Amino acid sequence: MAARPCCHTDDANVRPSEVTTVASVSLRDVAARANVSFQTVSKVLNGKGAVNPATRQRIIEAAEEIGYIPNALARSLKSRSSLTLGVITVDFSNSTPALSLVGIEREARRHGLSVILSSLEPDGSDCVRYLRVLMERRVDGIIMNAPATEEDEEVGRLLRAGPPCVSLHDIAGGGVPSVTIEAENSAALPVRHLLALGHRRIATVTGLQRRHSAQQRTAVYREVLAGHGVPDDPLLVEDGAWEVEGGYAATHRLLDRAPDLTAIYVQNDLMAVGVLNALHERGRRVPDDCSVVGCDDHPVAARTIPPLTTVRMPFFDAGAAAVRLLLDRIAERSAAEEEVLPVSMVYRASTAAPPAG
Amino acid sequence: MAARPCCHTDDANVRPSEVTTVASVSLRDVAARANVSFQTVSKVLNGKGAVNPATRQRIIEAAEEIGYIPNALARSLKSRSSLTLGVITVDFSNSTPALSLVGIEREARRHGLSVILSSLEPDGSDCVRYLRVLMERRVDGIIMNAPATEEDEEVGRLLRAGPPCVSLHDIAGGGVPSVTIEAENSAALPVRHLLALGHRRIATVTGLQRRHSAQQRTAVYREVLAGHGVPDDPLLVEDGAWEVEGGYAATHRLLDRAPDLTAIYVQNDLMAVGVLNALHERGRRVPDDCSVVGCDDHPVAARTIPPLTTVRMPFFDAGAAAVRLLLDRIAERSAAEEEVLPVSMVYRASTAAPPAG
DNA sequence: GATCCGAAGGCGAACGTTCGCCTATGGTGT
DNA sequence: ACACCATAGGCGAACGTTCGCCTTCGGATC
Repeated sequence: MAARPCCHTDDANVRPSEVTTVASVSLRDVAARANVSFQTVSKVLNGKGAVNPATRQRIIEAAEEIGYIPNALARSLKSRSSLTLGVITVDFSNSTPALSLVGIEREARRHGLSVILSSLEPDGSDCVRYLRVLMERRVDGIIMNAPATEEDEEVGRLLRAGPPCVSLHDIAGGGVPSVTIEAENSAALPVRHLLALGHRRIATVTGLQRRHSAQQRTAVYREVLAGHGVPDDPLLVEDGAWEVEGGYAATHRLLDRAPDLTAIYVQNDLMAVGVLNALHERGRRVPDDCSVVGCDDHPVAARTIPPLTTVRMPFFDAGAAAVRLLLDRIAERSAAEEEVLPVSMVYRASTAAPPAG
Repeated sequence: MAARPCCHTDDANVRPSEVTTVASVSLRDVAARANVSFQTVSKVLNGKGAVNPATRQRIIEAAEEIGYIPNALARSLKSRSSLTLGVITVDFSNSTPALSLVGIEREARRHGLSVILSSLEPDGSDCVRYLRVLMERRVDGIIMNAPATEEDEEVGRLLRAGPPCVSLHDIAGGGVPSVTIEAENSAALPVRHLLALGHRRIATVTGLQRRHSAQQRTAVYREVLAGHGVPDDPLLVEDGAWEVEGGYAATHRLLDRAPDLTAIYVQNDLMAVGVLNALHERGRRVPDDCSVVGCDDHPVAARTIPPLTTVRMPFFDAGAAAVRLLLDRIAERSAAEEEVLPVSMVYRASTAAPPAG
């Protein structure tokens, strides 16, 4: 072992003049240059152990000169911690999940962690595969934001058995800590607002109805109406699938079936853009003839025509909070099981009392 | 070395009953269980070398039973390839960079690569630090989508010296292959469209003027107008900083200064939402009194009031193409230096001939 | 002048792989 | 009966770290 043929310095000599190429320079190369053992270089570069200031200086210079860059792979292998978080997220080309993702990334970064990103197909079918990849990469924790997998038992099992995880949505079988945004109020506040304005024929354009979050909002919508003595009317509920075009089409269907509606609670702002457009096409003025409330407070909502009354959802904060909770869980075995972030109404110009007639 | 105290099997015995815990099970553990050397397990699990079918079966079962998950860290360390791409991107809470990011992630995934995500502060000041992290993690390549760093010489230097890189924007000092979206046409097409409709007083709401892409679009806007004999008028150019509110404010300023304008070329759709709102507030009907053209073809553009004529930009494709180019570059030293993706007009209801008066 | 001590730094082992090479073994061809 | 060969599987080394322990040495203490 003593007389290692030292291919390292050989390699170094072979390298073309001054290309500063991709250079796989290791501790050993630095050590050779500074005439110390590579372990001493490690000590210096990590600030551990006592080293003579002169030697230290020499080592630091040597490292600099040959462009040493520590190998995080090797470090992680030894230290059994990759300083990496895995994130599995729904397609984030829409701003809602993108905001959470930005929140996650920022907070992770702030704690010195890198993020490995996996975005799923719409049906979430590839989740198990990506989870596996994350586990192979020995991520220190996982953040889930993939409502499409909320029914998948296999995913639930893996998450309970695998590395620490925090989820932004429901996990089949439970047992995974979560950070969520007040579900109840995200439907109750807007519906109550409409009721308070005097509306009784209130429709809703829902998100994908097979998602818990959409079902829940619709259920709350019904409860609140019932609580105010407004009878349930299935004609007033249409699926907009979270998309602009879905909101547009749903509104046309609603107006065909229930022309007497005076308000629409739209389960996200993106759909609300389609809703406003459809109402405009049908000659219904907003808010004079029909009020509209959205949900999310998408940047666009402030400047739709008219500007949209909506529910502010702290997506960014949810992402950041999830990372904090995850880190707590990694550190101590105790730590909160659940965190719920509050929502708030943003009143703009798309709501008013129903028409007098 | 022969009589390794085999802490592995010890560990295994010590483990609580059947928790299937985070389990750092290694090749050695599988080997012990199947009564072979760990290298043979490696052979089987990688499908290399000749192994007796019976043994093979035994090994596979053993691996299954104790829940073996290969350690990608160790594998990468040995194989000198991490199967990872680093992505440095501008804040992607807006859908434009998010789309590219999705494209990158999808394509990387398709080739079996993971993506490490780094999103920058708006000023891009942390780019060098993140680049360093990516290099420490020994990513196989880097994709840049961070226009904020386009002037940063240090970033340029690192990218030329570091692992293979493909950029979606300009890099200071050049020398980095890029995938871009036709810059010229993204301004020329909409302006020519407006000219063809008969407009002469055409304003533009620009993106952040310190960005090349915005400067370039504004330059093209000027050239095309000049080419049609329309004199340059600085009163008709306002900065909207890529944001909804910026577009809104810029439009008010434009209308104050140049009330005779009859069309606005808005350098992205998000700002166009603000522009439409401001025009509406000022009582200018679109397109009767004023035409508006956007850029990007954001999903919302199809249902603004009125639906927005815009330029379709293939952001998703650009991300995917960048990954493909990067992989080509990693594989062979040759490969394209530059790829430019075409744009196309999407005609909707926000443009018409200028008012007769 | 023997003892002790702290500072400096070397050494071996380990993290979990992959890979090339070596060695048994049993079967085939002459 | 001999060489030959393919098959099966073991072994050592290496990837680049970190960590604990050991040795060496010079100086202060009694």
